[in-house]
Amino acid sequence: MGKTSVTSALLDWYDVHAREMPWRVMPADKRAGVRPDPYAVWLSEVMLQQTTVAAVRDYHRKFTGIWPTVADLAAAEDADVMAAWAGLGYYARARNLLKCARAVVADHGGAFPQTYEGLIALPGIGPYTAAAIASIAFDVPATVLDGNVERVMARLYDEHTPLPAAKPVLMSYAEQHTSHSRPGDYAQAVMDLGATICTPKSPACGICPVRPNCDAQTAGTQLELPRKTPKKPKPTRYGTAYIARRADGAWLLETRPDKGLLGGMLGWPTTDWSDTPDPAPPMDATWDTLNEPARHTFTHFHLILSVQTAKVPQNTAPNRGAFIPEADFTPSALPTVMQKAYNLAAATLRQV
DNA sequence: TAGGCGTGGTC
DNA sequence: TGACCAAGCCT
Repeated sequence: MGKTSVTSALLDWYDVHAREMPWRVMPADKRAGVRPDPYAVWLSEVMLQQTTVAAVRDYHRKFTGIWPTVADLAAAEDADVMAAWAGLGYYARARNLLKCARAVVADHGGAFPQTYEGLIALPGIGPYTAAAIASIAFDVPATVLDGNVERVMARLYDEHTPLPAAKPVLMSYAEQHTSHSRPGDYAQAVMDLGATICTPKSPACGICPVRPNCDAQTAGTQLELPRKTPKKPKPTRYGTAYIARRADGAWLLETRPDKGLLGGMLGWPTTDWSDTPDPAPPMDATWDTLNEPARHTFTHFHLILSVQTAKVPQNTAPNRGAFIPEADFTPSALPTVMQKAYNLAAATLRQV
């Protein structure tokens, strides 16, 4: 099976079926000379790490609206960027996004490096993202290997070695198909194929442009591929969130440490989230425990979060966090688990 | 290097 | 409805 046939079949398919995305330059426009905005491409690729296109669209629109250039973003306040990212998850991406923007301005004159090596040296840009930006923004023939491409290659070659051990061989397959004439379109084509045709559960082999090249389709093994090493079960952890409201309506919030879970994000003071929580309220007050805890699942554990509320007098001095005036508090600036706790507590704290 | 790190959609 | 999954990176 010639590699040229897979590459050209994917490019021909992409010419017709490319999905519209705010940061994407469609193939016809590229032929007319339109170039992608490297800033918009970088922003999209960071947001798309482990995140669906549907979830990213609105955030990408919001970010490019508030911060139209990398220089604008580099000059932003940390807290404003974290608040804008709230709800998208994997908050280390937002911290690295700012570090990266500031490095591009400080070290590269405000222009993104145009090579894989230059890009991967930047914060938050790893092997996949460097290849994606190099190919999509600059038409460098770098090979993207994400979850989509892994699945497509595992099926094209009927590769049964489980991930992540199979990564190197899947990369070698992917490299053989990388286009040198249209690198950016090819990278997006193979990922679009994985997202829309060569899907994990119910691949649409009947309309797949590379079906004639697919060894798994011939063997009937496509639903088993790619194989993955089994994941560990998630433990359940417990904790308590303290939601206090002052007489003037202000809310007691704290910015979490940069490292660790929800790092750098605004939230309610909480206990640590362990098997045996050690309650330590952020101040003396009459705390009421809500009947229903907030439930939330993170990547590696389930959390059952007891919620305690208190109304406190104006002169109360907290030993953690700070009171945020009612006018400055927007629940959307909180990570989702904190929004859940807020929604449970809102009814009892609505009246000051 | 294997584990930490979010969230919402899907079945 | 709970488990799995989605355009990974960092340490």
